Amino acid sequence: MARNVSDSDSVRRQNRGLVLGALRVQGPLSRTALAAATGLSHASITAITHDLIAQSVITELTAVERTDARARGRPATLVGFNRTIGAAALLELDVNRVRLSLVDYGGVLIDRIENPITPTTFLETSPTDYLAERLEHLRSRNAEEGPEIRRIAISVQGILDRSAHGLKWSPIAHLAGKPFGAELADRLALPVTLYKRGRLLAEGARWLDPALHDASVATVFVGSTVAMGMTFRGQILGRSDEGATEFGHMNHIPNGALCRCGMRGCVEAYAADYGVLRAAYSVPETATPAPAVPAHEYEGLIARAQSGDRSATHAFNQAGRAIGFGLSRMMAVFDPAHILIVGPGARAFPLMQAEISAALSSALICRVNGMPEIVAHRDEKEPIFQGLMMKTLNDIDQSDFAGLA
Amino acid sequence: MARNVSDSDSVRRQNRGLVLGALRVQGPLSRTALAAATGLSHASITAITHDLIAQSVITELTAVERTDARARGRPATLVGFNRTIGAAALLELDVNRVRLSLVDYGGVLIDRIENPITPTTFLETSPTDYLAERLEHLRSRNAEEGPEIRRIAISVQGILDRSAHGLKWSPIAHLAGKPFGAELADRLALPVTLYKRGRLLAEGARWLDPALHDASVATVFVGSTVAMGMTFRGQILGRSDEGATEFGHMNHIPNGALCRCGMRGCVEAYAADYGVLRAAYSVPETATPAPAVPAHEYEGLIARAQSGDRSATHAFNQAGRAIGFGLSRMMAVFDPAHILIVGPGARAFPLMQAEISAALSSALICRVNGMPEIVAHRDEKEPIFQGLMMKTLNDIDQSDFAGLA
DNA sequence: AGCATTAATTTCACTGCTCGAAAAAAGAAG
DNA sequence: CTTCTTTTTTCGAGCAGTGAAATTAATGCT
Repeated sequence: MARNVSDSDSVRRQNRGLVLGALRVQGPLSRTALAAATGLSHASITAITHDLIAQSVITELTAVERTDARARGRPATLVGFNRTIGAAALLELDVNRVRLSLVDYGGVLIDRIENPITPTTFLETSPTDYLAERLEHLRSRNAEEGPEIRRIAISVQGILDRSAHGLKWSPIAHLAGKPFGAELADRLALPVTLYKRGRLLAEGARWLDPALHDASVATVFVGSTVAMGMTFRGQILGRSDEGATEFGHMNHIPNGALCRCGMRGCVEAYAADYGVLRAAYSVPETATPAPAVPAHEYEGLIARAQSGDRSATHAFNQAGRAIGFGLSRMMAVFDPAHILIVGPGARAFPLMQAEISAALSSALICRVNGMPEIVAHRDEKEPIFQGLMMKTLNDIDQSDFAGLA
Repeated sequence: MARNVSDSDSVRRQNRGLVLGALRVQGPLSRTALAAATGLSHASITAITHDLIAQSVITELTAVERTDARARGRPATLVGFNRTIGAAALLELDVNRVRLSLVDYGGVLIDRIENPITPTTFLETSPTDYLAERLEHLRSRNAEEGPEIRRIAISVQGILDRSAHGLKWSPIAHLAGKPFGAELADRLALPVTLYKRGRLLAEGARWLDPALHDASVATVFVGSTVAMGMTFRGQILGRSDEGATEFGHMNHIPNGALCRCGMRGCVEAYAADYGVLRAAYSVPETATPAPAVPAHEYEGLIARAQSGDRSATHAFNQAGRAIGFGLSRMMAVFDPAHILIVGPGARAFPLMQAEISAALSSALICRVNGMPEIVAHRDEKEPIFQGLMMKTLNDIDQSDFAGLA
């Protein structure tokens, strides 16, 4: 029945994982630093790095730069990931754009393509054809120098089907029901993995701030949708095994505003860009939501609210209330020490903060344990991209170091 | 920094844990059956059982009964926990009663005391004095034959303080703010652990039905309070490290009915016994909740509703609606495959089921992934007691097998 | 009674991993 | 050129798990 047996093989995996993880988090390290970071003995680090170098997963870096050249003893030789061993293609599907990035095994961006899409893009072209064509373009223009693509990872929005080959539902028009993950894998003969955006947010939040790496954090994305990912003491948690939540579609008001998902009263229907816009322009709550909102329109609305426009501020207050009650209800089930607001809506955080705090203070947990720390992060550090990249590189780590010696 | 290093010690612990866990779940087993249950080799099972028997954690059972005496080969000798090695005292504190149970290391109930308490009990006597006195009584009347008490575990309701020595808040009157856990530990010189009831529900749900042991389950207690515990693939999850939720105090309606916790609009304020009673008798929602409701009064109300009394059925509908929206909102963050309703309110489940289902169908997850299976369990199998016992015995397992050889 | 059959345990030789201590390596300082 | 100082590697254990073979303890047949 149970197969959680621990043996020398699992020991090796665990400790190699520790070494690779330390290198992912802290960058190239000396063997001594690795011993300190992982808690393993120097003898073990020597053996492990020897094996990993033999597998060409990592390499010794020629220490060109020696800033503190005046160190006293034997100089350290750093080891780091072997950037030439492979590359990964990272695809981010959003409501109004698609972005393909090529990164090497060391996490360095090699090339990138970005294309706008419209609600009819995937009606005119199948998602598989669309993505395969663009991937081929990206691959061919980096064919000579770049390392070979080993793996494709795709950030999506919506609810994955059981096998994670496609989506059961998605806010991106005409994407649901098409198993483009499996089709791309077939066509390109490469492993393809789909990740829910909320899950990547949780993953990426750790890279925004090293202090959050082992903390309990809820990362809320506010923009074209409302999504959330959670970590508990550094572990990613959430609905089923996908590790993401449907925070945006948590009910806020029974029978309330119409959401893009077709249900009524979801948090998103008040707090996503289309919800705020609808409220600001006094469009009835039951009106069909816009399939996509241009970025400049949303930003314009934020600017109007910042300059004091009454209907705009009211719309953001309402959004804050929806997010606040959503968080308050979440806190009853799971209470992170930190809440991060990211995405385009992070800029509107000051407009929503008062309502969020008011709603949170209706939670018993907050009254007894105090309010969680809420921080808005601008999008500059791109938590979704970071999360997608780190998760994918880590996955490669896993399958590489798990393999034979 | 990180100290997750895996070495031969952690291997030993893990695999002994597997063996002890299999014995806890399946009862006494032969060595061959242990090998099958754990996935370890026969050779390892021989070594591990040998050690554990040497530590007298387990013993070979003399197979008195041999039902299938016609087995062909060498007869199996079963090994099981050594019941004489120690005992545990299990205390359950509820709003209107206190129960103390003595169980041996094999999980057999030795003796039990039950006392009613009132909202003034812990005003007149300190909880520490009250519990110490009763514990002494229980201990002395089992002094000659029973094994020595090794550990005390207490089931409580409310929010634990950080050190888990007492409660920050509790629905049990005059219990919060008194570190009776630490005081009892001092006075009796025994380890004392406090567990939140919701956490024990999650633990105990696995023993209600073996099929749930490794499933994702939300167990909802409905009665004098509303509490919930969750497991994800057999792992206990929830707020912070206590592994329980504050489901009962999740906001249902902003600024709604007054809850015993002092906040307004909590699920509990509609669905706990006092909330239903208040609604049935048309007492204003803002009236101070009764500190405790006698069991017969709540049962009488269920009977009235079952026979069709309008105000009673209306009150239970409202309770169902509160639980349903609470579950619907929880499902956005965490979606278990099974929902169990336990406690006195489980009997009223048919009165609430329609409203619960209606509220759940407002969740996107339920529309896309289908409704979770909701089952009401009568209280006969006592999930809280089971959970408290199994958790405590498992804790003893941990500290015993982790020790020296 | 004696021998083959069957199934549960144990024994044995071996593997792979980590560890502590001591040795070796590589510069810097004097 | 010798003496530190710090980083790495080497070496000899120790330990837990494993597969295969041996042992043990009954049953079933002749």
